[in-house]
Amino acid sequence: MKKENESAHQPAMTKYMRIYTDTKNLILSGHYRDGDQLPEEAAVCEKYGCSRMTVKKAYDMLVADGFIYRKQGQGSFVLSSSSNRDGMELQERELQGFTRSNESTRNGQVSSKVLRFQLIFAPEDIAEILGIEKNAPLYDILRVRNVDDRPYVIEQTYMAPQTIPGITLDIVSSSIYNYIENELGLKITSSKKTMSAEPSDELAWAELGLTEKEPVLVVEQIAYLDNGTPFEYSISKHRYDLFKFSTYSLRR
Amino acid sequence: MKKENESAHQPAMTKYMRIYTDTKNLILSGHYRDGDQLPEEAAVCEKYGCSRMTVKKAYDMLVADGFIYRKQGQGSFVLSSSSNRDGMELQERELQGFTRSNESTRNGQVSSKVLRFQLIFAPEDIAEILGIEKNAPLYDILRVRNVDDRPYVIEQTYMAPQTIPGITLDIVSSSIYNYIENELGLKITSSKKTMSAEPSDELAWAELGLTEKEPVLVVEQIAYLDNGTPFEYSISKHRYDLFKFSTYSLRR
DNA sequence: CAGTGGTCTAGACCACAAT
DNA sequence: TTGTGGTCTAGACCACTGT
Repeated sequence: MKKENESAHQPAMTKYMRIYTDTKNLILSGHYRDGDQLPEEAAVCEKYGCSRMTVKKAYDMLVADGFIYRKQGQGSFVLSSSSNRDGMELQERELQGFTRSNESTRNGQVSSKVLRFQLIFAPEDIAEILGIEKNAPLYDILRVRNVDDRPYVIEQTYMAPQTIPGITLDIVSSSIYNYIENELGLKITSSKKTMSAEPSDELAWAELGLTEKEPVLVVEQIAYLDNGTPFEYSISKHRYDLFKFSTYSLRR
Repeated sequence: MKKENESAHQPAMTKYMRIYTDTKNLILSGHYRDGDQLPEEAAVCEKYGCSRMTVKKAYDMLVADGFIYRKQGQGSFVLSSSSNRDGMELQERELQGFTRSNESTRNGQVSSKVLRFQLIFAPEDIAEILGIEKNAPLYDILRVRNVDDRPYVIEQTYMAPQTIPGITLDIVSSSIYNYIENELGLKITSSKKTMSAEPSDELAWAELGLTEKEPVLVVEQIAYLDNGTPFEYSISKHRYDLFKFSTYSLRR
């Protein structure tokens, strides 16, 4: 028996999370527009019945996410093109930070075609990345991912059975992440990604329908569980015309 | 007369910044290694003579930067491949978040070749991005950037004179960012970037020495001042073999 | 149980901007 | 001087982990 909060499936939101999501929604819905000043900290304290530190935490998260900026002595303001995010999302498929790498961003039905699923002896470089012994068993998975039956990425994935046990062809054909989170109950918390461009190779010509002159966008990823274990090393080659990657970054 | 801190040019570091940089340096120097547990909050409070909230802020910044992870009931630990960052930096040129987009990452001498520098009437789409009127004056700058006289990126930059006045050919030939920050005294604080791959075009063949089969990595950027003003819209086409972009992202 | 982080308070004092 | 955010305290209580 678990103790549940009133609201159906919400995981017992903290105060700062409530302030964060409320404010974010007000920005996204256009209630606050580009350049608008947000309520000052004191007013938000009042409204939510909390201390300044709590409001500050919520607002600081909005700063980190690129929704607002703050200036000492002046106030907190909506950052340009936060309300009309569409401007940056004209493209078909976009991946922001981590948020929904393994979901369909829009409507599309995602499916997979498994080109290879086998166990191999871990080569040294991958073993080091995943923190396992050289020559330890390693899943070697090669898939083509489709959205609405249109191929858009070739994904080479390596995972260690000692970290993620029990992977089957069924799982590989649908969603590994779903299996990890829902069946194994593990938490995926972060990832390091490196993006680059490359000429397409024969596999991309065959599977993605590209020509010699058309490139792929390569995303190399190391993904981590909440206990710090790197559980996945993957190299994805995306159709150049169907994929963009967006980030927001702050200077410190 | 300004009040200065003891240490030469340091801008009066806060306590959490001191803890953050100290700890980060201990990780980078290998004093703390992958998986090592960091001192618990109470111990750090003791050492620095500060409260828990201050330590927490410093540690939370390390989490956001991908150096450590923390687990309730267990402790704070160095995230894999934080100490040996070289693993991810084998490539020639890398751009992390914002940190040093306009510096030489390694040794290289950076120079510019200006292909075009003129004023134009702002087209509607760019005007909207930069928050200016349609047909307002706009700098139109096209440059090739070299590292050690080797071209690696073609950069198309748009800025509004009403935001960044007084740009000259001299400035464009060296560093616009340097002019903005040091001459105009403005602060550049954040940027939104979108990365994609594209086949190279004639300009890239001529200026970057690429062939038809070789792509470019395209980075579209909107950069902001500390008052929230978007001051730059740029499209950079990088040699695919000399440029990678790395990010770390957390799930929330 | 003890060890550890996570959230939160109710202030204090400082820094910066606008008036 | 007033309005605003930035830093910091010295606690409190809670949640989770492992013994």
